[in-house]
Amino acid sequence: MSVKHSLLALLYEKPRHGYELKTGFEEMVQGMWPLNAGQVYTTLDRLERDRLVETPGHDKKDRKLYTITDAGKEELWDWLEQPVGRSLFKDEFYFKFLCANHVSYENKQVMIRNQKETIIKDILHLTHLKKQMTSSHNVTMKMLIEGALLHLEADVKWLDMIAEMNN
Amino acid sequence: MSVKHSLLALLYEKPRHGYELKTGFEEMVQGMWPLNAGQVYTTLDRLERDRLVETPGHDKKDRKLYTITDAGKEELWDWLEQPVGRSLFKDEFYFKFLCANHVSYENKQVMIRNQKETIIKDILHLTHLKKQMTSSHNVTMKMLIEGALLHLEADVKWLDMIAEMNN
DNA sequence: AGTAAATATATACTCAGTATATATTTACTC
DNA sequence: GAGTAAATATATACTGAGTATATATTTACT
Repeated sequence: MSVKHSLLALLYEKPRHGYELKTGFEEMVQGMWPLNAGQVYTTLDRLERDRLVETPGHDKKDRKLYTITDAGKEELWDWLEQPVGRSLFKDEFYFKFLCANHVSYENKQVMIRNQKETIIKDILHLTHLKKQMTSSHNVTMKMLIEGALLHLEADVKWLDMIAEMNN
Repeated sequence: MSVKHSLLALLYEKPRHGYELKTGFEEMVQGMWPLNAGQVYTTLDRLERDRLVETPGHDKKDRKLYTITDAGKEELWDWLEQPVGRSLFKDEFYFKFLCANHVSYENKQVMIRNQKETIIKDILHLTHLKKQMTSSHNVTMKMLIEGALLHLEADVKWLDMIAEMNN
């Protein structure tokens, strides 16, 4: 997605070293998105080249500390305030469905059925997660789950619609 | 998204040359996703290297013709049948929202408002498009628009929800 | 005849992300 | 205390997707 900007967000809180950014990232996404350690360092290299972060020195344990620059803060604000576009083709299933038309109509029902199955699984999984969460848990994460469930329900509704039209 | 697989889908219909793939792609997405011409040729190079397409020869106008191989067809089927995962973080706004927590709570209301504005614009645009479409138009595209509208409505519902919670 | 737009292809380059190598420290167990 | 598995920590070569740009030809228009 934008690992680059999430690293800026983490550095906005406080200076950190590479590995701390990896663990901070994974904590933020509650372990649901394991981050390749290499990506942290390659991304930091590019951020440093573009003067969005700096490395003023090392900590007591000799780990290289990164800090966000003013330009980095500005980049972060801009990204946060920029609304996310919702092109029709950002949704990979829609795109697959379009492509399927150019191949044959045979497998469309299979596609739709497979997709619906995974959506149902996702709904069950998120519903379970939601129930497990107590008031002490991350409030934002709860909101995201709520939003994802709304999307998944819209998916089911639509898949039922098009399954009928393809009969 | 997956330009690679869409090229395979277009070649499944019939052999085509590079530029014809570009125009075929843009026709498929009704001009809503302009494809960089260079990407067609770099993608074709990789497809040829991986033996998913072949170049048996040229047409009368000396344009290099590409055809899909059996391995290419299999790759295409696999892709089409593989359901699309819906990770929480595939949605960039959710991800931004998470990052915003690590920065400050000040700008969240602005984020939500900006996002809602663009969603509303998208809804108006797609509703307009839908009305314009006659029975002669691409049926699949109409379905996609219907699905996108369901998603956008879920977005609005959720944004209203979280805007209230952040008060 | 002149020229703007469309057709057609190629390639060097950037950026995001992966795989892999490696060294050190901590925690555990026999 | 020796041995070792897991966690901590960083670096780098590489791949794949996509962009920018160069260039040549043909078609359409004035």
